[in-house]
Amino acid sequence: MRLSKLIGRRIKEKPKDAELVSHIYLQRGGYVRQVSTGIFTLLPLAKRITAKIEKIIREEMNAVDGQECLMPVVLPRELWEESGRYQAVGKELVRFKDRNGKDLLLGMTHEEAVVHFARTEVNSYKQMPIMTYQIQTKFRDEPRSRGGLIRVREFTMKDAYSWHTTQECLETYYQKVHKAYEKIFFRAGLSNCISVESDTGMMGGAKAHEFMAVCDAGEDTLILCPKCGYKANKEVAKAIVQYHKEAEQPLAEIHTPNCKTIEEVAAFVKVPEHKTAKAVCLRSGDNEPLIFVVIRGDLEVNEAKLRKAAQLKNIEMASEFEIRNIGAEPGYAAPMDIDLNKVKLVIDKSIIESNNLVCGANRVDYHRTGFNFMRDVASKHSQYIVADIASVREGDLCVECSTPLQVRRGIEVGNIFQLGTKYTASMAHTYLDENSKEQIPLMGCYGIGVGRLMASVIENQHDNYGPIWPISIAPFEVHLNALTYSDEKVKTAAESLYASFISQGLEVLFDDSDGKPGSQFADADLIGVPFRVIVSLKTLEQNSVELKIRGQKTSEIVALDAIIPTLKSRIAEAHQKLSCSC
RNA sequence: CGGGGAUUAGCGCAGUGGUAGCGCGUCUGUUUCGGGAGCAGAAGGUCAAGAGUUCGAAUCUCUUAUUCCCGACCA
Repeated sequence: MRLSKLIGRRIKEKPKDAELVSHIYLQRGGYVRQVSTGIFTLLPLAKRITAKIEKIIREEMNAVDGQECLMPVVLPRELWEESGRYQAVGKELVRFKDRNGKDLLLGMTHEEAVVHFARTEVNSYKQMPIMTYQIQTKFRDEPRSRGGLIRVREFTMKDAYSWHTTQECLETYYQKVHKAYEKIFFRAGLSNCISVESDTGMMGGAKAHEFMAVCDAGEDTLILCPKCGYKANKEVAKAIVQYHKEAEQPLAEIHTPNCKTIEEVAAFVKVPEHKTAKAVCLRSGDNEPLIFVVIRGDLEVNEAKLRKAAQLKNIEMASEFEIRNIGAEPGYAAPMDIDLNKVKLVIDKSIIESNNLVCGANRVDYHRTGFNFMRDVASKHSQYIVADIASVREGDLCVECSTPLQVRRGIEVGNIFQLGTKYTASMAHTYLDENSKEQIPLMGCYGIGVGRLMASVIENQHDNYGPIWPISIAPFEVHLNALTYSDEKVKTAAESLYASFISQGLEVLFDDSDGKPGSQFADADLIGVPFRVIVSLKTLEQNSVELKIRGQKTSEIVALDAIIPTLKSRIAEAHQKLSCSC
C-alpha cells in the first residue's frame, strides 16, 4: 500500500472533543471517523487492525471447538418476549416497527437469537458440550457514550454461546474459554489484561468474569490483592471489615446541634466513625417501596451489591419528601420510629456485627447512642435483608490473605458468564438425555469487544507520537520511507525495495509522498507500524538502509541485500514473542 | 435523565452591532531537505437551523438541532 493513496489522512492537531489517548490517536492517525455520538466509521488502518484481531479470535474460538455462525442484527419482538427481556431491558435496546407495524429490535446481545436456532439444532446429550460464536455488529443505545472507541453505541463484538448437560461440564468448558481468552489478549499484545470476578448484571446466571485492561482511562473500578492475586470488580468485591462489639448499652437520645454528616456526629459525640450507623434512603421506581439501607457510618453503600442483594433493577436517591413520608428525617434517619411497612429494609452486615452505635433520632439536631439493631429493630420487625453491601476501599484487607487491597481502573475488553438455564428454560430449549428424558441444557456466554480491544492496546502501548502496535495486530509489518522521493536514486531504490517486499509477502506501507523527513516520521509514528525502513541518499551511498523499530530510540544500518532476510527474521521473532504457550 | 460547555473553511481557532479572518491541511510553483522547515501564489465559508430585536446581526433575545464533559445508567 502506498501511503499517498491510503484513505484516512493524518492530522496534526488534537481533535477538539478527544480526551483519551486512544481517541486522539485513532482520529489523528486517520484510523476512524466519528459519524454520530458513539458511531464510527473504521477507515482502512483500523479495519486492517480489527481484521487481525478477529483472526486471532477466530483461531482461538475454533481451537475450543467453537463454530462460527452469523445471526441477524434485526430481531423480532416475540423472541425477546420469550426470555422476558423485551420488557426487562431499558431504552438501550432499540425498538422500532417495520412498514407493517411489526415490532422489531436491534440485537444488543444474542442469547435469544442463538437459542432460537439451537433449540432445534441442539437437542441431544450427545452433541454437548457445543459452542457457536459470531463476530457481528451490535447496537446499544447507551445513555452516554464517550471516550472514542472505548464506549460506543455501535460496535463489533465477538459473542459466543455454549450448551452443557451438567454444571460440571459448564464449569470445565468455562475454564477452557477463560484460557482461550487469556491467549487471545496475550496474542493481541494487550499486556495489561487481567481477569476479575464480576457481577452478572442483567445477563443473569451464577458466575462471571471480566477481562480488564488495567489502565487509568478505564471506567470500571477493580479491587486487586497484590499478594494472593484476588481480583474482583468493585461491584462484587469483598473485603474483611473489622467489627467491634462490646457490652450492650441502653438506647439514649442526645442533642447534636448542626451535626448532619457522619463526620460531624462522630466528632461531636467523640466516637470513631465506625461506632456510628447511617441510613440511606433510595428509591427503585414510582410504585416501589422505598429502600431503607442501614450501614456502619465509616462504610459506603455499593449500589451494584445492593441491587443484587435486594433484587432491584434501578436505584436512585429518594427525595426529602419521600423520606419524610415514611416518618424519617433527612440527615437524621434511623430505622426506629419510622413506618417499616412502607420500606424495604436492607441492613449491611456491619450493623449486625456492631453494637452501641450512634444513629439518627428522626428529628432535627438529635441522635441516639447505644443503637443495637437486633434489640432495637429486629425484635419488633422481622422483615429485613442482611447482606454485604459495603464498597471495598483502598487498603481494606483481602478476604483471602488479609493483605491491604489496591484499587485500580480497568477497561472491560471481554467477559464470560455462566448463564445456567436462564434462557434455555424461559425459551423452552430442551434435549433428550441418555434415558430419553427431556432436560434443559445449561448455557455459557462469552463476549469480546473488538474495537474496544484495539483502543485498549493504544491506551496501554503508545508514546508521545502515536500508538506502538504489537506485530500481531499492526496494520502493516513494515513502513517504508523514501526520504527525498523526488531524487532519482532514492526513488529507484525505494521503489525496488517496495516491489521486492511485496513479492516476498511482507505487508508494507510505502511512504512515497516526497514529504519532509519530519513529516514522514510523524506520519509513521501515528501509524505505529513496528518496523520502519528508511531509504535516503545518506545510507544509499553505503548501499544500505536504516532499520528502526517503533518505540525504540536507536536504529541500525542494514545492507540493502540483507534487509529482507533481516526483516523476515525480526518479524518472525516479534511474532514468536506473542505466540502463546499458555 | 440532571448539571455545565461548545457549534465560524477539511482540522484547530480568533472575531461582542457596520457585512469574515488566522494557523495547519489541500492545490500550483519554488527550495532538495533527517522530527510536522522556508518562500510565492490559489482554491475553499447560507458564521448549525429557525424566529425575533435593529437602519444594519457571526455578534443581542428566544426556540430547535447537533455535539462534548461531569453525574445517573451500563450485558
